[in-house]
This record gives sequence, C-alpha cells and structure tokens, in this order.
Amino acid sequence: GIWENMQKGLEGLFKETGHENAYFPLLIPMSFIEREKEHVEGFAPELAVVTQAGGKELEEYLAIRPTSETIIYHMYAKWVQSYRDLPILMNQWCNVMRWELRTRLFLRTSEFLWQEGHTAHATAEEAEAEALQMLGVYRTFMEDWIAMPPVTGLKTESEKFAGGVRSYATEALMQDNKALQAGTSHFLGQNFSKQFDLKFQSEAGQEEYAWNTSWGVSTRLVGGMVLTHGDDVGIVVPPRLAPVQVVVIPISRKEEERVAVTEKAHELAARLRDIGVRVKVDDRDYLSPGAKFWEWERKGVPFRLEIGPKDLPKEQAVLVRRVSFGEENRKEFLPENQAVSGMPAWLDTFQANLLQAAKDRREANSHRGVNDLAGLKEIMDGPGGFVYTGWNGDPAVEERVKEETKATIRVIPDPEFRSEKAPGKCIGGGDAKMEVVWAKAY
RNA sequence: CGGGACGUGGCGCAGUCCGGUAGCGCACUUGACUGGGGGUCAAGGGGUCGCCGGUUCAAAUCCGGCCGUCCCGACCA
Repeated sequence: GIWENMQKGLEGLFKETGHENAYFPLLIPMSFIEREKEHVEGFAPELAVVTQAGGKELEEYLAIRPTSETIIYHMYAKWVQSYRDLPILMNQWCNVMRWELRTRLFLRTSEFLWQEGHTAHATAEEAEAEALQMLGVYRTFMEDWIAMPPVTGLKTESEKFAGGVRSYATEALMQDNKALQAGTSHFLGQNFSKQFDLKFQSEAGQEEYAWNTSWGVSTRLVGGMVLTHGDDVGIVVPPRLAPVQVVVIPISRKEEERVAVTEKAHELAARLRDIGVRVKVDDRDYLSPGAKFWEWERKGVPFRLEIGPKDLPKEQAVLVRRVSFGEENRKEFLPENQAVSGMPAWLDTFQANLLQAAKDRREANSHRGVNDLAGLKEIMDGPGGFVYTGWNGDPAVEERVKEETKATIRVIPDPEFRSEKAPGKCIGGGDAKMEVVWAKAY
C-alpha cells in the first residue's frame, strides 16, 4: 500500500514533466550487456543469468535485467531516424535483479521493484537538463511525500553509474546517522547510443548520436521512510503515503453499547471519507481497545479516533496523534463535527511536522569545518552524520579516507547545500578543488 | 571466499556440558467474565528434536558424516 502510494505520487510528477510509461522485456541477451565495456564490468558480478530454457542449454545466455539501458536503447535505435523523433521520454515500472552477496530487507534485496526512466535527446545540453530536472523531481518527492529531505549533488567517478558520464544522487540521513542513497539520475552522454547505434539525422542534415539519461528510485524508499520516521513503537507513515490515515476505534462494554458505538464510528468514518480522508474502522470485537491502539501505532497510522459510551451523549470523539520523537499530550476531546472537519488540516500539519523534524535532524547531524582526516575519523567513530570537507579530486585520497574511516563521499553537493565558506584545504592534505559530503552509507 | 554461531510445535527459545516419559513464552481453538493503552481464568489442539549412520538396555543429549540457515568482512540502488 505504501509503495503503491509512492508510485501514484511519482507518476503525477513524471506525467507533469512529460514522460510516458512503457514496458520492456525482463530477459536481456548477454551480448547487449557486454556491449558497453564499463557497464558490463560494473554489473557482471551481480548478474543472474538464464542458461537453459525448454530443457536445452541456450545458444545465447539471457541476463535477468539488473537495469534496462541496453535493451531500451537497442529499441530506441529502431524508433529514431530524425531529430523530429526526439526527445523520447519514457519510464517503466518493473522488477530488477542484482545478485547481492548480503541483503537487507527493503534496503538491499536480490530482487527489487523500481521505476527506471530512459530518455534520448538531440543535444547534450538538453539531456543534462533532463537529468537535473529528474534529480529535482526526486528531491521534491522525498521532501513533500516521504518527509525525507535529501542532500543532492554529483557522484564521484568511483561511485557513479557504470557506463554513464555523470551521476547525480539524493542522499538522505537516517536516524542512526547513516546515509541512504535514495534516488539517482544519470547523464549517459553518447556512451550507449554509440554502442547501440542510436543515431538521428539533425536539422542540418547530419548524422549524429543521441544523448541519453536514465534515472531511478526503488522500494528502497520504503526502507528509507522506516529508518527516517520509525521509533520504538513501530513505523510512522507520513499522511500522504499512508494507506490508512485515520483509524476509528469503537469502545464498548456491553452488547447494547457495542451496537450504538460501532454505528457512530462508521458514521464518522463515512463523513471523513466524503472529505477525502483515507479511513478505516476497526470494529473487531475480539481484541481489547489497548491491543488495537498498539497495533495501529506500530503500523504508523497518523491519527486515531476513539468513540466510547461516554462520548456518545456528549457528541464528542477522542483524537490521538501518532506519537513520535517524544511528543506528549496527544489525547484531545473534541466535538464530533470538529473531529471530522479538522482532519484534513491536521494531516497536513502532521506531514509538515515530520518534514521539519527530519530537516532539523539532518542539520543537527551535519558537520562543517572539518578539514583533516583525524577530525573526520573522530566523527565517524563517534556520532556519525554528514561531514563536509574539502577534496582535491584525487581518487587515491577518496580511497584512503574510506579505508581509514569507513565513510565514503556521498556527493559533491549542489550549490544550495554548500557551506558558505567552502573549505580551502583537502582532507588528504594540500589545496581543495571542491567541497564534498562524507558519511557512512547503507 | 575468509571468520563466528545456530538448526527442538506457526514464531521466539530452554533442555545438550552430566543419556532416562520433550518443556516454556507468544500465537491458535472453545467457554465464561472483561473491554477508555498490549485483558483474566479454565479447558484444549499442535513437535519424525535438520538428515544419515554409529555407540548404548536407552540418544534432542555422546561420536562420525552430510545438509541448511543466520551474523561479521569483501561486492552494492
């Protein structure tokens, strides 16, 4: 249900930016994968390959897609003749498989669900703009829907997509101060179009290779949501993603009460539904009220309405907000009408508070002004979080720091996230060329 | 592939050292009482103790072999 709501939210943003859905095959001929050298080197270790079918060994083995660039650009090459056929702006929702040695539920699984967008453009500038636009779409979605505000920026060479030119990413900080790469957007240049002969005739009549982008988010976002908002009681689901936004729980002692109170609960639920609230009545009579409270809080439902025998004569209801981050005084006695009419606004406030709390945590756990390895190591051995330092761009420094501290460069941050005064010194010594963000990652 | 653990009702575990009627918690079934923060009492159902072999009067327990799973590391959205 949560992933389904994520899909709906993302679909809206994809459509607004002119993309349409398609579907391409699950099995990809090995020769396709092998065509782009860096691509095959990057993905070969985690490929699952079909070697037999119909009781016979296959002449050409088929890879179960780890990502679909190759087969999609193979198809685009057949569709594109002229600059008039561009751009192609497509997205597919599907499963992919990467044979990970170590899995972790929702964060790293052998098979996962995702969307992958693949576009083809006539110019490098247009493709670059598309890659950046989609990075922005992911950021918007993460902030406005998941309340999981990321730092955005460019990936280093060692962390970029295998076969691409540049990778952009959204990196969100979890409550344990580890970073989660939640969405990536790649400028692929002409690497794939050259290998798959994706050519077009330009307005000037010349034959040119198209420029590609690809971008994706996965069910990892669900894991991110859990790690961002969860607490000791269970998960907390932001209202915009919640399959159930309000659960109504009738409370009764005797049979006569049960009928009246349940009837009222369904009435209030119907009224909430009429104003667009996703609501469920929990009228199971074999569970105690307390058991239901715990269950729905564990599942992260934002609000609960209790209707009991004492409330009926007063025409009131008890509103309880899902506790998170040590909030107190959550129970409110409200007139029925108000409990219904106020709900949309309370849901919005709940959503906004989650985002603000997550932003505050991110800022509180971002460390700036660190410019030596010892300082970085101290933070990584201790509290963790995002650490902003200078870097001279040398992969050897990146590698050495990783070995010393277990932290990696999550991104070279976009301007908005850069420190006011960019560090002048590189973490590995000498002058810095840029600022980077370090963190331990999932 | 390296290092470490563990396989016992659906789930989580004790029992293994020191062989002797297979147990506990949760969950499940039925009934009564209960019901505003994980209910109580009573009565029940459910297990080839991972597999194969050995020792023994007797094996969850001791011995040998095999199989499987998980954790830590390398790979990684």
